[in-house]
Amino acid sequence: MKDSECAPLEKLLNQISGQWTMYILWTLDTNGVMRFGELRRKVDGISPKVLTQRLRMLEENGIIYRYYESTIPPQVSYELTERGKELSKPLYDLCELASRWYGDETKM
Amino acid sequence: MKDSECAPLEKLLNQISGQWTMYILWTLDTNGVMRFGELRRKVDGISPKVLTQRLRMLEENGIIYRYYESTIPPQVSYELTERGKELSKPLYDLCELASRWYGDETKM
DNA sequence: TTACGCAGTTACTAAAAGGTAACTACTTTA
DNA sequence: TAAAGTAGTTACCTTTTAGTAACTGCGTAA
Repeated sequence: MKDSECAPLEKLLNQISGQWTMYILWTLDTNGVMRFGELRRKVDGISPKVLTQRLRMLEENGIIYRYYESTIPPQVSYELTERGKELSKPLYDLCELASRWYGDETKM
Repeated sequence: MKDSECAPLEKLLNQISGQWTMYILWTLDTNGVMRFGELRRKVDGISPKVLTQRLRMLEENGIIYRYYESTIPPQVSYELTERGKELSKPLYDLCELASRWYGDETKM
């Protein structure tokens, strides 16, 4: 009877549909490898706590890599995994469409 | 200095990234016009309260239409607007990719 | 006559999520 | 010697959110 359900989609959406999450992914997608502080500045308004939570969750789900270098001060970088990069196209489409709907005067 | 921010994308994501929201949109996209009860059964596990909240919000944002017919019992139908239908492609892409990642044994 | 279905709404409660601020360790600056 | 900066982490508290259950009014089915 269930003719149009999609459990995988539900699972994926649970992983990426939290507040900030897709915007973080889009930021990583357009900027490539980024350090924590850099991301924090780009994703304007996010608190370090929430940013850490999102990054940890995305790492656990295999969507981003985390590179830790124990220099002083420590450098931690984040990057989309191959899977993460597959989100690039739908994110780009959403961004394009959002720019058409709401204008892109603040973009780029 | 802000070289890769996208306010329109942030705005759009705020509208569609709540729990259930994109799954509701995907369900409407694949089923066409749907009544409240039908949607409720497809979006398994959602409570009527939350479904109402999401539908109202999506209507306010111009993403879905709400048709009310005061028959007895009343018939209320929902459908994607032209804007809503623009979300179809990214949603389809996400669904396809989710099926590849997590398997589609429970789908269709 | 009683129950059920539609399409919600409302009140109440429980859980999760978010922000703020303080804290880590270490180096550089004053 | 002490303060400040980097890159986060943690504790605490408040706010938001979600779920449950009961209720609406009207008609049909049992």
